Amino acid sequence: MTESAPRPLDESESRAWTSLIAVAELLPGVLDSQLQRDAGLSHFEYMLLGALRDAPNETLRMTALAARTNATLPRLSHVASRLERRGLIARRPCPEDGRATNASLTEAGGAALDAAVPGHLATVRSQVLDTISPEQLEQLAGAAEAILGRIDPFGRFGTACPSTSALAQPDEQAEAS
Amino acid sequence: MTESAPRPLDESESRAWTSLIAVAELLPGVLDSQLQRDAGLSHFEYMLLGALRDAPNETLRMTALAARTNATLPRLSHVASRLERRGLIARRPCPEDGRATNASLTEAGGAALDAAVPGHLATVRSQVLDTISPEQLEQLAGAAEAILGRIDPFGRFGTACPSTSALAQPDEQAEAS
DNA sequence: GAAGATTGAGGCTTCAATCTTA
DNA sequence: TAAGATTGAAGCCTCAATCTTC
Repeated sequence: MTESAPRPLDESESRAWTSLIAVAELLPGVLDSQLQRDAGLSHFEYMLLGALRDAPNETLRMTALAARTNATLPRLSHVASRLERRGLIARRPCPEDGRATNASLTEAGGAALDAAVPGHLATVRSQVLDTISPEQLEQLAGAAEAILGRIDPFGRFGTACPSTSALAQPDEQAEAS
Repeated sequence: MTESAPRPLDESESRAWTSLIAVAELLPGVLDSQLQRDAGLSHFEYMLLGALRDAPNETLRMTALAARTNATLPRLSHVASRLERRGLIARRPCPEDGRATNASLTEAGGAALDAAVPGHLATVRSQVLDTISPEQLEQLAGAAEAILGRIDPFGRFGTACPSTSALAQPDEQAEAS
């Protein structure tokens, strides 16, 4: 009846699994708290705005945006409604396909993203990247990519990952003051 | 006004961050889906039951249970209400401290956990552990523990992590068939 | 007054159903 | 009929307020 019982985790596996699942459970909360407090954005909203910024003409079809932010279409649609109500994005029917909708970053949306980037970047550094050595950074990337190959076989998530791209060019507004 | 802008991520950092955040976003959904489908439990409920199983007398104060499952007290209280309604746990006032509440695993709760473990273990193996080499496993543990040291300074989460402990001794019901 | 815990309201995500266009 | 997207209901989490006991 029960499928042949998989063998239990050995000590090494147990350590790795425990710490990985802890990070996975804790990290989203850390990011959400900081962004919400300092910029009034959830981490998902932040990634969404970042994905639009990275897109040609700062515009993306809803389906493409959902793939890049790893969201279901209903989830994206709801969040997009809120962001549109706040004036941070705009939605227009796609000229080429009557079924599709294009979402684009507004000026206010771009400004909100610019304002959020430095604080988020500081958090990512202090809470994650700066806690491990350069070697560990490489090792972490390797392991995470391997796991992703399994749980995200189509590699949708990594595609021009918005938060990363946004983080990679936050200098623009830094010299304004 | 803006704090001095942190420097952007270099390529190595960007890779690590992108993949890590992707895993953190995707993994909980993978675990929840499998457990919900095969055992009617969320991953959080699974961890909660596992924490009780590992506790002396399969009983824990709500505060202690919250710490071990990394939950806020309100969250735990809501989930506990549902689990109690389903007969999987029981709550009784603590004899030693009138303010406290003890939660304990019921027989049905233990059975539900037993039934859930093999499938969960198989998922953990196939989706995560088996996708990386033994070396990467060690490296992943090291990096994740370092990050945890920062985002979970009190180490609450790791304390007798339920899912791990449960996974470490699932043989009991395996030989019954 | 502080600690342990519960409750209720509000917000977000999920799921199924729906609508429109290709 | 399928693809793209939206909507509404239901469930879960968060936050603030509350209640009881120390």
